[in-house]
Amino acid sequence: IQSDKFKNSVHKASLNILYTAWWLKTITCKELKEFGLTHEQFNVLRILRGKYPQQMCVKDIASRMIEKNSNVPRIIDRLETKKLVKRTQGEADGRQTVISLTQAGNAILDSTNTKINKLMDETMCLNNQEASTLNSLLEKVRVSEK
Amino acid sequence: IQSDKFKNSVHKASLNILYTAWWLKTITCKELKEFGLTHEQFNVLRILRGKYPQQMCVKDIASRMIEKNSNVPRIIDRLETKKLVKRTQGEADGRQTVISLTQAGNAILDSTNTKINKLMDETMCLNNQEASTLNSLLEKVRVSEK
DNA sequence: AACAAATACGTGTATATACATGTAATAAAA
DNA sequence: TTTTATTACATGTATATACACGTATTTGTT
Repeated sequence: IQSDKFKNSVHKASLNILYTAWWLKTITCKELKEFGLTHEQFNVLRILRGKYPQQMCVKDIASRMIEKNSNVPRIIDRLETKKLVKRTQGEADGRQTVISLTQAGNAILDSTNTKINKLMDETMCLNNQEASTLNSLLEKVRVSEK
Repeated sequence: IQSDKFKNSVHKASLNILYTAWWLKTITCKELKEFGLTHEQFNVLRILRGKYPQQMCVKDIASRMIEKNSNVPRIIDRLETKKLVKRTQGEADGRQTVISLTQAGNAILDSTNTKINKLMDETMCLNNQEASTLNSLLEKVRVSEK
């Protein structure tokens, strides 16, 4: 990213956001690897945890994914194979598939979550003030969203 | 991203960066689609343009990609199929594959580049001051890089 | 009640990422 | 000079993204 001659700092910012996101994803994936999880699998587990012990259907999970085009059923396939989540046919609505964390899923989340949170705290050298500024600037970038 | 209760604004910032990057990528891809280009294909073309008419080898291109794990040979495969770039065996170093933009590649870059730059200017409502602040905050996020 | 539309998932395809490995060419060392 | 290590690229695999489409269930309308 140490390239130069950007037409202006706004164009540079867009590349900077993309590159920083890639970098954050990469260091996170490195930590997750020892648990055999991908970034998106971790993301789904974390979303499930947010509602635990309440269950969620696929649609609910999908709406909370960072990358909105994620193919949630397929990610759940891998998690189910590893027995970290369980699929159940919805009772109220037969079209829904209800996903619930297994004991193993909960256990792996305990270890990974603290590890990732610690990584973020140690890596991102921002105080709360700076982080807030960053957040509002990013929201300004997406001001035309939807 | 209108979720709440982040442990602190630093954790929120990391999700915010990931989400904003996804969003920028998505709106860009939408524009590129009418040209039959993916984000990464466009990225390679733009990197080639930066040196044009000088040629670049695969390694040089790879080192400038935003996502450093991009499989550049494979992306060049697609671009070559569309006759937007040409592969030549390196002369000085026989291991190198030298990539050069074709006329068609240059032409498609003319249209796409202006279109994407315009999109960025219209979409990202930041003045230069704000963009600079954003850039330095993002660089601070990556302060531990390498 | 019967039909039409919408919804929730699942599946399929092309491309990309992340990473391991293979191959040919070059450079370095014995 | 022969061997060894390194470099530059290509290829292979598992997973993910982006998107189209199929199927079953539910809801809304007539």
